[in-house]
Amino acid sequence: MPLFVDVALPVPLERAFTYSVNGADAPAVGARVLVPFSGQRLMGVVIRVHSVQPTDGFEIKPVQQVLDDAALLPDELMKLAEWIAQYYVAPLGEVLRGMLPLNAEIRRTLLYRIAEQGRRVLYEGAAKGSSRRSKLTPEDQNKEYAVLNALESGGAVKLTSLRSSTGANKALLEGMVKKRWLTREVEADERDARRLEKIAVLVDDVRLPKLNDNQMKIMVELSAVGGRLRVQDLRSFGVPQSTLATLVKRGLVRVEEATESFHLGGVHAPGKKHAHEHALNETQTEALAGIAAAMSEGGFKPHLLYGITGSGKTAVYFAAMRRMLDAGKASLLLVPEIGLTPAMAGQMHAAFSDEVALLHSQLSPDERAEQWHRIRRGEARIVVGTRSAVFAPVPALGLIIVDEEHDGSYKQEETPRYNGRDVAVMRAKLLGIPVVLGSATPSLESWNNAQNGRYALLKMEQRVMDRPLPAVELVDMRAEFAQTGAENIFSRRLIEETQATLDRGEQAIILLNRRGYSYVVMCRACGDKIECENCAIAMTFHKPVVDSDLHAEPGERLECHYCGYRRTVPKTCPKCQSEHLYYMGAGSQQGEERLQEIFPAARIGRMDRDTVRGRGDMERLLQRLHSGEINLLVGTQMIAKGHDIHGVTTVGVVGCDHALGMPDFRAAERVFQLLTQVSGRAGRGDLPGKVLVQSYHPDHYAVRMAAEHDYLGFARREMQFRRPFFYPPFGVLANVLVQSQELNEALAWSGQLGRWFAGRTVQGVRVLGPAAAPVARLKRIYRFHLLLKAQRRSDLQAGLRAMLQHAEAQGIPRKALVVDVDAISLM
DNA sequence: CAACTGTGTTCG
DNA sequence: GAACACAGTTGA
Repeated sequence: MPLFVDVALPVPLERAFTYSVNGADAPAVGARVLVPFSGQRLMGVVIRVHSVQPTDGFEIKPVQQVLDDAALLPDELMKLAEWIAQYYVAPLGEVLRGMLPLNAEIRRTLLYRIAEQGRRVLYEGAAKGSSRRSKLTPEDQNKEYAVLNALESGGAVKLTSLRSSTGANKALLEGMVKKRWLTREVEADERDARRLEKIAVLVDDVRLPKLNDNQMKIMVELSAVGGRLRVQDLRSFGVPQSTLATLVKRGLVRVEEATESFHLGGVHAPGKKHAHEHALNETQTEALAGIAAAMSEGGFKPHLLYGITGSGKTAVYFAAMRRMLDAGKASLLLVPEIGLTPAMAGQMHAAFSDEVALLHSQLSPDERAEQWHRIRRGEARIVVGTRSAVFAPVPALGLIIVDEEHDGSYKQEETPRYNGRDVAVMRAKLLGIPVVLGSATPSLESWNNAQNGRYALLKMEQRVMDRPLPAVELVDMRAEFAQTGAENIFSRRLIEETQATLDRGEQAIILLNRRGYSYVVMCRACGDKIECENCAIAMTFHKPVVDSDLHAEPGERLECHYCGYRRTVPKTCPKCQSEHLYYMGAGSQQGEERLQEIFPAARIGRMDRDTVRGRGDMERLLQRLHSGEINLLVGTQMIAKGHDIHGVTTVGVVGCDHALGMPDFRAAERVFQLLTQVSGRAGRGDLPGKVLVQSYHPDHYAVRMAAEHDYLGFARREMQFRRPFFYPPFGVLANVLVQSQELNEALAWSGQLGRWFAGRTVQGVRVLGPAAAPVARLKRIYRFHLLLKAQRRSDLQAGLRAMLQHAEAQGIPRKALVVDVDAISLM
């Protein structure tokens, strides 16, 4: 019987494609396969195995290679993928690709072979000199001949070896393929992503012969650690590598290969107990009881855990996961992008040791694949990770927890544009297990679900050890300006309090939510701001950093924070040549400089994307804060996220209310969340905390209620604003971005879509726009958008599908449209 | 006239 | 999304 498989491929197409397989080794649904597709070789996932001969007369190609003998993705995750494709109006193949972090396991090799045409060029062209009208430089032409010479024998040669033997790069070779001088072949190989490490093992019961010093050293070290040591670690003893080989030859040591063991870094703050070591207080116990009841009852049950900052939510998560583990089940903990700090990892490891698997963005593809396989084999039953960890193939999953559920980093900003928090809830529903969403500042969507009973609400309104919430003082910057007549970044009150804090030997942190030195450079003569060449965005002025052991930034420059474009600082206005350029708006870099002037004795550290780049930067900075080496930390919002530093008693907030003016209905919610989160950094130790918020809008409800620690009041007020406009949670929303390199195309297409919506009633869908997107040009691409709102999700999805169909019929290219369901950022 | 560029179609 | 086929353009 002929057998066919339908394969979802990572291409922006709604359909799957049918391939034939040998009946004997047919792959399972959920297995990966390599298939030929339009002259390429692609990895796809089998979504159906059947014997229905496709009716249309197209050629059916065979599957090239089956990569998994069993389903790599269990039925549960296949269902989840289908749901995501449906809900977010995204192609299934792209969803599946995002679920499999296994690119490391497929090694693609490019091979080139000389073609008929190439031979002719080689023999005839060589006589004539170079090809006649080539636009290539003479060097590149020489390289082309070198390549032809290297391939003359007719065999296929790898890209890498051609590169080293002739100096040709990939672009040059691809150009030659286009000219039909060469043909290209792709070889895709499976390889084992598990990294192996060599371990030296002491052979037991051998009489020791005479050994020299080096040999002795190794033997002593080995027996001291119990007879097993990584070969890599032996290197650090300054013994030549050959010594080990000698010992192996003499039969005293043998070298084994093992999959690399799992290492976790961690900051262990001295004298500080880990969350799991504390006894739970009353409110924590109550919250845990609520979750435990759902766990023993079984079945899908979503919870919103509303716990104020410092109320000890992490300890509750740990306790719940511990109970799951005792019941033989696994747990999944999702944390925001920045939340998975080494400190958190250290705590996880201290509490659950080898049961922990970590999945986060800073893992290399190999490490990611390794963790993924550990999880799938059931070796790690406590899985902690950022957004995409929601797809971790955890067997016997019993509980999902989403920490800081309001956090925007759960939303993926590329296709498929899913929200990890919402996927977590859906996964729990498919599995029939409890899910806990935790936050001190729940998103209004989750809060609304708790209010109308769809989520069980658990409240923790008491800080651990009965510590008080910090007192928050609003500093009215309008009054400050009226009284001082100067545009100072820091108010007199903030300077006073910071000085007092430092004098007492305590620590302070100051939030300045913009990086760089000045975020606008304006011309006083013509009023223009210097914009990025590629984006409709003001460029930020960065100063060079002279004395920093942590990082090195390039010299004085203007930088676009959206596309990364850099340019030198002009002496005169690029538009009108005036020399009067005016630097406005202080960023974290300027904040640091000013603070050093004001507090010359302070030991200042800065935490922003410029100082925290790679792995370990954050850890080092936090370590210096923990140890007291730094007593004043200035930084962007990354200082607000979850760090638990006991010495910090004062928090200053500078200029974070300009966000209230953003053209985004979530602006107030964001400001409230940021103020609450950063305030929560103060007073987590034995000393009470104090927060100073500088604001130009001290009367705005988001600012005022954050100062009063009044989440409930804020939620009520914000709901009042959203209800009449049918903004979430009172409606569902999708942002449709229309983009093109040509302004008139973007304009015409968005207009076309707008008129299409206006010309008919799309069942239950309201449309705002089209309008220029808040960032009207990004990376040289013009952007317009339409906002779709609906009462019912099914109406919204139907409306979007109909719109896409119309766009296709109108010849609007698919890649010009970005559909963002439940958009978080409307920029 | 070959080589290059842009556009639309199709992929199994 | 990328390859491919095809039409139209370019430059000696």
